[in-house]
Amino acid sequence: MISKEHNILFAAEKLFSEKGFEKTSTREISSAANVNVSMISYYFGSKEKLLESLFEMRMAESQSYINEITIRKDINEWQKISLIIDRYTSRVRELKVFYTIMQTEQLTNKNERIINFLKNSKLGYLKVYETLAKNGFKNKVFKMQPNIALLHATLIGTMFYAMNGLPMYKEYYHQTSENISFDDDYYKELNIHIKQVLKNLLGYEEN
Amino acid sequence: MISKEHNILFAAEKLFSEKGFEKTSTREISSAANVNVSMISYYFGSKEKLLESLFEMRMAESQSYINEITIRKDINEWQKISLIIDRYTSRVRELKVFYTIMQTEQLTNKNERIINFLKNSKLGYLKVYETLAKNGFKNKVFKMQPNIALLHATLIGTMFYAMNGLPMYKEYYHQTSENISFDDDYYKELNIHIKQVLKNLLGYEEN
DNA sequence: AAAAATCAATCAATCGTTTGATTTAATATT
DNA sequence: AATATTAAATCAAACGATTGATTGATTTTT
Repeated sequence: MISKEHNILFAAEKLFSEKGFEKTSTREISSAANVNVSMISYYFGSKEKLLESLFEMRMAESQSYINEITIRKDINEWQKISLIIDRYTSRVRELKVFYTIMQTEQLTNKNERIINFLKNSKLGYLKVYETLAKNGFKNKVFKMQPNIALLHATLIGTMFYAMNGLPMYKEYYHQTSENISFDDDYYKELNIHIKQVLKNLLGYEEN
Repeated sequence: MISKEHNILFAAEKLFSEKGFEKTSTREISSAANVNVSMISYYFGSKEKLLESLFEMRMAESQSYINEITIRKDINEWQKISLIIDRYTSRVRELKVFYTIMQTEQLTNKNERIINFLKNSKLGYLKVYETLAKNGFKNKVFKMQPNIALLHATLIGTMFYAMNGLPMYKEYYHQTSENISFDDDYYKELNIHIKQVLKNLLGYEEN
Protein backbone atom coordinates (compact mmCIF):
# COMPACT_ATOMS: atom_id res chain seq x y z
CA MET A 1 0.00 0.00 0.00
CA ILE A 2 1.28 3.42 -0.95
CA SER A 3 1.31 6.13 1.69
CA LYS A 4 -0.63 9.38 1.36
CA GLU A 5 2.68 11.20 1.22
CA HIS A 6 3.58 9.31 -1.93
CA ASN A 7 0.11 9.76 -3.37
CA ILE A 8 0.54 13.51 -3.09
CA LEU A 9 4.01 13.37 -4.60
CA PHE A 10 2.94 11.34 -7.63
CA ALA A 11 -0.28 13.26 -8.18
CA ALA A 12 1.68 16.51 -8.06
CA GLU A 13 4.29 15.18 -10.46
CA LYS A 14 1.67 14.29 -13.00
CA LEU A 15 -0.15 17.61 -12.72
CA PHE A 16 3.01 19.74 -12.69
CA SER A 17 4.08 17.96 -15.85
CA GLU A 18 0.78 18.46 -17.63
CA LYS A 19 -0.03 22.04 -16.61
CA GLY A 20 3.12 23.44 -15.07
CA PHE A 21 3.81 24.20 -11.44
CA GLU A 22 2.04 27.55 -11.25
CA LYS A 23 -1.12 26.49 -13.04
CA THR A 24 -1.54 23.53 -10.73
CA SER A 25 -3.40 24.39 -7.53
CA THR A 26 -2.97 22.65 -4.21
CA ARG A 27 -6.67 21.77 -4.35
CA GLU A 28 -6.18 19.95 -7.62
CA ILE A 29 -3.26 18.04 -6.21
CA SER A 30 -5.12 17.06 -3.06
CA SER A 31 -8.21 15.87 -4.87
CA ALA A 32 -6.11 13.92 -7.37
CA ALA A 33 -4.29 12.32 -4.44
CA ASN A 34 -7.55 11.78 -2.52
CA VAL A 35 -6.41 13.68 0.53
CA ASN A 36 -7.38 16.89 2.27
CA VAL A 37 -5.73 20.11 1.06
CA SER A 38 -4.09 20.68 4.39
CA MET A 39 -2.17 17.43 4.05
CA ILE A 40 0.20 19.12 1.61
CA SER A 41 1.37 21.58 4.22
CA TYR A 42 1.24 18.87 6.84
CA TYR A 43 3.59 16.53 5.00
CA PHE A 44 5.69 18.85 2.88
CA GLY A 45 5.38 22.32 4.44
CA SER A 46 4.26 24.09 1.29
CA LYS A 47 3.58 23.65 -2.41
CA GLU A 48 7.06 24.93 -3.13
CA LYS A 49 8.67 22.43 -0.80
CA LEU A 50 6.58 19.70 -2.37
CA LEU A 51 8.33 20.48 -5.64
CA GLU A 52 11.67 20.40 -3.87
CA SER A 53 10.83 16.98 -2.40
CA LEU A 54 9.96 15.76 -5.88
CA PHE A 55 13.33 16.88 -7.20
CA GLU A 56 15.07 15.37 -4.21
CA MET A 57 13.49 11.99 -4.86
CA ARG A 58 14.03 11.85 -8.61
CA MET A 59 17.54 13.29 -8.63
CA ALA A 60 18.73 10.88 -5.97
CA GLU A 61 17.52 7.95 -8.08
CA SER A 62 19.64 8.91 -11.05
CA GLN A 63 22.99 9.29 -9.33
CA SER A 64 23.58 5.64 -8.56
CA TYR A 65 23.80 3.91 -11.94
CA ILE A 66 26.43 6.27 -13.32
CA ASN A 67 29.13 5.31 -10.84
CA GLU A 68 28.14 1.69 -11.22
CA ILE A 69 29.05 1.87 -14.89
CA THR A 70 32.15 4.06 -14.72
CA ILE A 71 34.02 1.81 -12.26
CA ARG A 72 33.67 -1.29 -14.42
CA LYS A 73 36.91 -2.71 -15.83
CA ASP A 74 35.56 -5.29 -18.24
CA ILE A 75 34.46 -2.80 -20.88
CA ASN A 76 36.16 0.10 -22.67
CA GLU A 77 35.23 3.78 -22.59
CA TRP A 78 32.94 3.68 -25.58
CA GLN A 79 31.03 0.75 -24.17
CA LYS A 80 30.61 2.69 -20.95
CA ILE A 81 29.25 5.75 -22.76
CA SER A 82 27.02 3.48 -24.79
CA LEU A 83 25.66 1.94 -21.62
CA ILE A 84 25.06 5.33 -20.01
CA ILE A 85 23.10 6.41 -23.07
CA ASP A 86 21.01 3.23 -22.92
CA ARG A 87 20.17 3.73 -19.28
CA TYR A 88 19.49 7.41 -19.72
CA THR A 89 17.24 6.90 -22.73
CA SER A 90 15.07 4.37 -20.93
CA ARG A 91 15.04 6.45 -17.77
CA VAL A 92 13.98 9.61 -19.56
CA ARG A 93 11.21 7.70 -21.27
CA GLU A 94 10.10 6.02 -18.08
CA LEU A 95 10.09 9.29 -16.12
CA LYS A 96 8.90 11.51 -18.93
CA VAL A 97 6.58 13.42 -16.59
CA PHE A 98 9.39 14.35 -14.25
CA TYR A 99 11.81 15.32 -16.99
CA THR A 100 9.18 17.61 -18.45
CA ILE A 101 8.98 19.37 -15.10
CA MET A 102 12.76 19.48 -14.92
CA GLN A 103 13.03 21.14 -18.31
CA THR A 104 10.44 23.73 -17.39
CA GLU A 105 11.92 24.56 -14.01
CA GLN A 106 15.39 24.75 -15.52
CA LEU A 107 14.21 27.67 -17.58
CA THR A 108 12.43 29.86 -15.02
CA ASN A 109 12.80 28.47 -11.50
CA LYS A 110 14.60 30.68 -9.00
CA ASN A 111 14.45 28.29 -6.05
CA GLU A 112 17.97 27.81 -4.73
CA ARG A 113 17.62 24.18 -3.74
CA ILE A 114 16.25 23.26 -7.14
CA ILE A 115 18.94 25.24 -8.93
CA ASN A 116 21.50 23.32 -6.91
CA PHE A 117 19.96 19.97 -7.77
CA LEU A 118 20.19 20.84 -11.43
CA LYS A 119 23.68 22.27 -11.19
CA ASN A 120 25.11 19.30 -9.31
CA SER A 121 23.45 16.88 -11.68
CA LYS A 122 24.88 18.63 -14.70
CA LEU A 123 28.37 19.05 -13.28
CA GLY A 124 28.32 15.37 -12.33
CA TYR A 125 27.56 14.34 -15.88
CA LEU A 126 30.19 16.68 -17.29
CA LYS A 127 32.82 15.20 -15.01
CA VAL A 128 31.93 11.66 -16.03
CA TYR A 129 32.04 12.46 -19.73
CA GLU A 130 35.28 14.36 -19.34
CA THR A 131 36.98 11.44 -17.63
CA LEU A 132 35.66 8.91 -20.10
CA ALA A 133 36.67 11.01 -23.08
CA LYS A 134 40.14 11.64 -21.70
CA ASN A 135 40.81 8.02 -20.81
CA GLY A 136 39.31 6.84 -24.06
CA PHE A 137 41.66 9.11 -25.96
CA LYS A 138 44.65 7.95 -23.93
CA ASN A 139 43.73 4.32 -24.53
CA LYS A 140 43.29 4.96 -28.27
CA VAL A 141 39.60 4.08 -28.16
CA PHE A 142 38.76 7.60 -29.35
CA LYS A 143 40.64 9.61 -31.92
CA MET A 144 39.31 13.03 -30.97
CA GLN A 145 38.91 15.24 -27.90
CA PRO A 146 35.73 17.23 -28.36
CA ASN A 147 34.40 20.07 -26.20
CA ILE A 148 32.63 18.20 -23.41
CA ALA A 149 30.08 20.90 -22.63
CA LEU A 150 28.93 20.92 -26.25
CA LEU A 151 28.96 17.15 -26.45
CA HIS A 152 26.73 17.08 -23.40
CA ALA A 153 24.46 19.76 -24.84
CA THR A 154 24.02 17.66 -27.97
CA LEU A 155 23.36 14.49 -26.03
CA ILE A 156 20.82 15.98 -23.64
CA GLY A 157 19.37 18.43 -26.12
CA THR A 158 18.72 15.75 -28.72
CA MET A 159 17.21 13.45 -26.13
CA PHE A 160 14.79 16.01 -24.72
CA TYR A 161 13.88 17.70 -27.94
CA ALA A 162 13.18 14.36 -29.60
CA MET A 163 11.13 13.31 -26.58
CA ASN A 164 9.08 16.49 -26.60
CA GLY A 165 8.56 16.25 -30.34
CA LEU A 166 7.25 12.70 -30.33
CA PRO A 167 3.52 13.52 -29.98
CA MET A 168 3.66 15.91 -32.93
CA TYR A 169 5.76 13.51 -34.94
CA LYS A 170 3.24 10.79 -34.19
CA GLU A 171 0.32 12.92 -35.24
CA TYR A 172 2.14 13.81 -38.44
CA TYR A 173 2.28 10.12 -39.32
CA HIS A 174 -1.38 9.67 -38.37
CA GLN A 175 -0.69 7.42 -35.43
CA THR A 176 -3.00 7.23 -32.45
CA SER A 177 -1.38 8.22 -29.20
CA GLU A 178 -2.02 4.73 -27.85
CA ASN A 179 0.21 3.04 -30.40
CA ILE A 180 3.15 2.15 -28.20
CA SER A 181 5.09 0.14 -30.77
CA PHE A 182 5.51 3.39 -32.69
CA ASP A 183 7.09 4.84 -29.56
CA ASP A 184 9.32 1.80 -29.19
CA ASP A 185 10.67 2.20 -32.70
CA TYR A 186 11.09 5.93 -32.22
CA TYR A 187 13.12 5.59 -29.04
CA LYS A 188 15.16 2.78 -30.58
CA GLU A 189 16.01 5.01 -33.52
CA LEU A 190 16.75 7.89 -31.19
CA ASN A 191 19.13 5.74 -29.19
CA ILE A 192 21.04 4.70 -32.31
CA HIS A 193 21.04 8.26 -33.58
CA ILE A 194 22.57 9.67 -30.41
CA LYS A 195 25.23 6.98 -30.37
CA GLN A 196 26.10 7.73 -33.97
CA VAL A 197 26.49 11.43 -33.22
CA LEU A 198 28.71 10.71 -30.23
CA LYS A 199 30.81 8.22 -32.17
CA ASN A 200 31.49 10.91 -34.73
CA LEU A 201 32.33 13.52 -32.10
CA LEU A 202 34.66 11.23 -30.20
CA GLY A 203 36.22 9.68 -33.26
CA TYR A 204 35.27 6.13 -32.37
CA GLU A 205 35.40 3.43 -35.01
CA GLU A 206 34.02 -0.02 -34.50
CA ASN A 207 36.22 -3.00 -35.31
CA MET B 1 9.03 56.88 -30.47
CA ILE B 2 7.73 53.47 -29.48
CA SER B 3 4.03 53.04 -28.91
CA LYS B 4 2.56 51.93 -25.60
CA GLU B 5 1.37 48.79 -27.31
CA HIS B 6 4.96 47.88 -28.06
CA ASN B 7 6.12 48.86 -24.60
CA ILE B 8 3.69 46.37 -23.13
CA LEU B 9 4.76 43.68 -25.57
CA PHE B 10 8.46 44.05 -24.84
CA ALA B 11 8.02 44.43 -21.09
CA ALA B 12 5.90 41.28 -21.06
CA GLU B 13 8.45 39.39 -23.16
CA LYS B 14 11.21 40.21 -20.71
CA LEU B 15 9.16 39.29 -17.65
CA PHE B 16 7.69 36.12 -19.14
CA SER B 17 11.21 35.03 -19.98
CA GLU B 18 12.57 35.72 -16.51
CA LYS B 19 9.73 34.44 -14.35
CA GLY B 20 7.45 32.50 -16.64
CA PHE B 21 4.01 33.44 -17.90
CA GLU B 22 2.03 32.42 -14.83
CA LYS B 23 4.31 34.01 -12.29
CA THR B 24 4.20 37.33 -14.13
CA SER B 25 1.23 39.48 -13.11
CA THR B 26 -0.48 42.01 -15.31
CA ARG B 27 0.38 44.66 -12.72
CA GLU B 28 4.07 43.89 -13.07
CA ILE B 29 3.84 44.11 -16.84
CA SER B 30 1.98 47.40 -16.76
CA SER B 31 4.35 49.06 -14.32
CA ALA B 32 7.37 47.82 -16.28
CA ALA B 33 5.80 49.27 -19.40
CA ASN B 34 4.75 52.48 -17.62
CA VAL B 35 1.10 52.14 -18.48
CA ASN B 36 -2.10 51.54 -16.57
CA VAL B 37 -3.10 47.92 -15.93
CA SER B 38 -6.24 48.25 -17.94
CA MET B 39 -4.20 49.03 -21.04
CA ILE B 40 -3.39 45.34 -21.38
CA SER B 41 -7.01 44.42 -21.84
CA TYR B 42 -7.53 47.54 -23.89
CA TYR B 43 -4.85 46.75 -26.45
CA PHE B 44 -4.63 42.97 -26.38
CA GLY B 45 -7.87 41.73 -24.84
CA SER B 46 -6.25 39.68 -22.10
CA LYS B 47 -2.97 38.50 -20.68
CA GLU B 48 -3.37 35.28 -22.63
CA LYS B 49 -3.92 37.11 -25.90
CA LEU B 50 -0.90 39.27 -25.11
CA LEU B 51 1.18 36.11 -25.17
CA GLU B 52 -0.44 35.11 -28.45
CA SER B 53 0.43 38.50 -29.92
CA LEU B 54 4.01 38.05 -28.81
CA PHE B 55 4.21 34.69 -30.58
CA GLU B 56 2.55 36.14 -33.64
CA MET B 57 5.15 38.89 -33.88
CA ARG B 58 8.25 36.77 -33.28
CA MET B 59 7.18 33.81 -35.37
CA ALA B 60 6.35 35.98 -38.36
CA GLU B 61 9.85 37.47 -38.25
CA SER B 62 11.58 34.11 -38.59
CA GLN B 63 9.75 32.77 -41.61
CA SER B 64 11.25 35.07 -44.19
CA TYR B 65 14.95 34.34 -44.24
CA ILE B 66 14.54 30.61 -44.73
CA ASN B 67 12.91 30.87 -48.15
CA GLU B 68 15.40 33.54 -49.09
CA ILE B 69 18.22 31.04 -48.62
CA THR B 70 16.60 27.93 -50.06
CA ILE B 71 15.80 29.47 -53.45
CA ARG B 72 19.38 30.55 -54.11
CA LYS B 73 21.13 28.81 -57.00
CA ASP B 74 24.69 30.04 -56.50
CA ILE B 75 25.43 27.77 -53.53
CA ASN B 76 25.06 24.06 -52.89
CA GLU B 77 22.90 22.31 -50.32
CA TRP B 78 25.53 22.20 -47.61
CA GLN B 79 26.22 25.88 -47.98
CA LYS B 80 22.50 26.55 -47.61
CA ILE B 81 22.29 24.49 -44.43
CA SER B 82 25.40 26.20 -43.17
CA LEU B 83 23.83 29.59 -43.80
CA ILE B 84 20.59 28.61 -42.09
CA ILE B 85 22.55 27.52 -39.03
CA ASP B 86 24.43 30.83 -39.01
CA ARG B 87 21.25 32.85 -39.17
CA TYR B 88 19.49 30.72 -36.64
CA THR B 89 22.36 30.85 -34.16
CA SER B 90 22.52 34.62 -34.23
CA ARG B 91 18.76 34.94 -34.11
CA VAL B 92 18.41 32.65 -31.12
CA ARG B 93 21.10 34.60 -29.33
CA GLU B 94 19.57 37.93 -30.24
CA LEU B 95 16.08 36.86 -29.17
CA LYS B 96 17.13 34.74 -26.24
CA VAL B 97 14.29 36.07 -24.10
CA PHE B 98 11.66 35.02 -26.58
CA TYR B 99 13.14 31.60 -27.22
CA THR B 100 13.18 30.96 -23.51
CA ILE B 101 9.46 31.64 -23.46
CA MET B 102 9.00 29.46 -26.51
CA GLN B 103 10.74 26.54 -24.88
CA THR B 104 8.67 26.88 -21.72
CA GLU B 105 5.36 27.19 -23.52
CA GLN B 106 6.23 24.28 -25.78
CA LEU B 107 6.26 22.08 -22.71
CA THR B 108 3.03 23.02 -20.95
CA ASN B 109 0.98 25.46 -23.02
CA LYS B 110 -2.47 24.27 -24.10
CA ASN B 111 -3.46 27.36 -26.07
CA GLU B 112 -4.48 26.28 -29.56
CA ARG B 113 -3.12 29.29 -31.40
CA ILE B 114 0.26 28.95 -29.74
CA ILE B 115 0.37 25.22 -30.37
CA ASN B 116 -0.31 25.97 -34.02
CA PHE B 117 2.44 28.57 -34.22
CA LEU B 118 4.88 26.01 -32.86
CA LYS B 119 3.61 23.20 -35.04
CA ASN B 120 3.74 25.19 -38.26
CA SER B 121 7.18 26.49 -37.45
CA LYS B 122 8.52 23.02 -36.81
CA LEU B 123 6.88 21.43 -39.83
CA GLY B 124 8.28 24.25 -41.94
CA TYR B 125 11.80 23.56 -40.78
CA LEU B 126 11.40 19.81 -41.29
CA LYS B 127 10.23 20.35 -44.85
CA VAL B 128 13.20 22.60 -45.64
CA TYR B 129 15.73 20.16 -44.20
CA GLU B 130 14.08 17.25 -45.95
CA THR B 131 14.29 18.95 -49.34
CA LEU B 132 17.87 20.08 -48.81
CA ALA B 133 18.96 16.64 -47.64
CA LYS B 134 17.25 14.91 -50.55
CA ASN B 135 18.60 17.24 -53.20
CA GLY B 136 22.03 17.22 -51.61
CA PHE B 137 22.09 13.45 -51.77
CA LYS B 138 20.92 13.45 -55.39
CA ASN B 139 23.60 15.98 -56.30
CA LYS B 140 26.25 13.93 -54.50
CA VAL B 141 26.93 16.72 -52.01
CA PHE B 142 25.88 14.39 -49.20
CA LYS B 143 26.65 10.72 -48.91
CA MET B 144 23.97 9.83 -46.38
CA GLN B 145 20.25 10.22 -45.87
CA PRO B 146 19.64 10.59 -42.15
CA ASN B 147 16.33 10.68 -40.28
CA ILE B 148 15.30 14.31 -40.65
CA ALA B 149 13.25 14.50 -37.45
CA LEU B 150 16.23 13.33 -35.42
CA LEU B 151 18.61 15.59 -37.29
CA HIS B 152 16.34 18.49 -36.48
CA ALA B 153 16.08 17.41 -32.84
CA THR B 154 19.86 17.40 -32.59
CA LEU B 155 20.20 20.78 -34.26
CA ILE B 156 17.57 22.54 -32.16
CA GLY B 157 18.22 20.59 -29.00
CA THR B 158 21.94 21.35 -29.06
CA MET B 159 21.30 25.00 -29.77
CA PHE B 160 18.80 25.52 -26.96
CA TYR B 161 20.49 23.35 -24.40
CA ALA B 162 23.83 25.03 -25.03
CA MET B 163 22.16 28.43 -24.82
CA ASN B 164 20.44 27.60 -21.54
CA GLY B 165 23.63 26.14 -20.13
CA LEU B 166 25.79 29.18 -20.87
CA PRO B 167 25.28 31.01 -17.54
CA MET B 168 26.25 27.94 -15.56
CA TYR B 169 29.14 27.21 -17.86
CA LYS B 170 30.30 30.78 -17.45
CA GLU B 171 30.08 30.61 -13.68
CA TYR B 172 32.02 27.37 -13.75
CA TYR B 173 34.88 29.17 -15.46
CA HIS B 174 34.63 32.09 -13.02
CA GLN B 175 33.54 34.57 -15.63
CA THR B 176 31.40 37.56 -14.76
CA SER B 177 28.08 37.65 -16.53
CA GLU B 178 29.08 40.91 -18.20
CA ASN B 179 31.99 39.39 -20.07
CA ILE B 180 30.54 39.32 -23.56
CA SER B 181 33.65 38.18 -25.38
CA PHE B 182 33.28 34.90 -23.50
CA ASP B 183 29.78 34.63 -24.96
CA ASP B 184 31.11 35.43 -28.42
CA ASP B 185 33.62 32.61 -28.25
CA TYR B 186 31.03 30.26 -26.84
CA TYR B 187 28.52 30.89 -29.61
CA LYS B 188 31.27 30.68 -32.21
CA GLU B 189 32.29 27.28 -30.89
CA LEU B 190 28.66 26.21 -30.72
CA ASN B 191 28.16 27.19 -34.33
CA ILE B 192 31.16 25.15 -35.46
CA HIS B 193 30.11 22.25 -33.26
CA ILE B 194 26.61 22.07 -34.74
CA LYS B 195 27.98 22.22 -38.26
CA GLN B 196 30.40 19.41 -37.50
CA VAL B 197 27.58 17.24 -36.15
CA LEU B 198 25.44 17.90 -39.23
CA LYS B 199 28.33 17.25 -41.59
CA ASN B 200 28.78 13.85 -40.01
CA LEU B 201 25.07 13.05 -40.14
CA LEU B 202 24.72 14.08 -43.77
CA GLY B 203 28.00 12.61 -44.90
CA TYR B 204 29.42 15.85 -46.20
CA GLU B 205 33.11 16.14 -46.88
CA GLU B 206 34.84 19.39 -47.65
CA ASN B 207 37.12 19.52 -50.68
C1' DA C 1 -3.87 9.14 27.50
C1' DA C 2 -0.75 10.97 24.35
C1' DA C 3 0.49 11.61 19.54
C1' DA C 4 -0.46 11.61 14.78
C1' DA C 5 -3.53 12.20 11.15
C1' DT C 6 -7.50 14.17 9.06
C1' DC C 7 -11.06 17.40 8.22
C1' DA C 8 -14.29 21.48 7.00
C1' DA C 9 -14.03 26.08 7.35
C1' DT C 10 -11.72 30.22 6.98
C1' DC C 11 -7.81 33.52 6.26
C1' DA C 12 -5.57 37.34 3.91
C1' DA C 13 -3.41 38.07 -0.40
C1' DT C 14 -3.24 38.23 -5.08
C1' DC C 15 -4.96 37.41 -9.44
C1' DG C 16 -6.97 39.04 -14.25
C1' DT C 17 -10.37 41.91 -15.62
C1' DT C 18 -13.91 45.58 -15.76
C1' DT C 19 -16.08 49.76 -14.61
C1' DG C 20 -17.28 54.47 -15.21
C1' DA C 21 -15.29 58.83 -14.98
C1' DT C 22 -11.90 61.83 -17.06
C1' DT C 23 -8.58 63.52 -20.20
C1' DT C 24 -6.58 63.87 -24.74
C1' DA C 25 -6.79 63.68 -29.70
C1' DA C 26 -9.18 63.73 -34.03
C1' DT C 27 -12.85 65.27 -36.90
C1' DA C 28 -16.72 68.12 -38.30
C1' DT C 29 -19.26 72.45 -38.32
C1' DT C 30 -19.77 77.10 -38.23
C1' DA D 1 -9.83 80.02 -37.19
C1' DA D 2 -12.66 79.03 -33.57
C1' DT D 3 -15.90 76.10 -31.76
C1' DA D 4 -18.57 71.94 -31.17
C1' DT D 5 -18.80 66.95 -31.52
C1' DT D 6 -17.16 62.52 -31.51
C1' DA D 7 -13.79 59.03 -30.73
C1' DA D 8 -9.70 57.19 -28.53
C1' DA D 9 -6.85 56.79 -24.69
C1' DT D 10 -6.01 56.80 -19.87
C1' DC D 11 -6.89 56.33 -15.09
C1' DA D 12 -8.03 55.03 -10.06
C1' DA D 13 -10.91 52.10 -7.98
C1' DA D 14 -13.31 48.12 -7.46
C1' DC D 15 -14.98 43.34 -8.94
C1' DG D 16 -15.48 38.44 -8.07
C1' DA D 17 -12.73 34.48 -8.20
C1' DT D 18 -8.97 31.81 -6.88
C1' DT D 19 -4.84 31.13 -4.62
C1' DG D 20 -1.64 28.86 -0.82
C1' DA D 21 -1.90 28.30 3.76
C1' DT D 22 -3.75 27.85 8.54
C1' DT D 23 -6.92 27.14 12.17
C1' DG D 24 -8.97 24.49 15.77
C1' DA D 25 -11.90 20.71 16.28
C1' DT D 26 -12.31 15.79 15.54
C1' DT D 27 -10.96 11.19 14.54
C1' DT D 28 -7.62 7.49 14.34
C1' DT D 29 -3.49 5.28 15.76
C1' DT D 30 -0.02 4.29 18.98
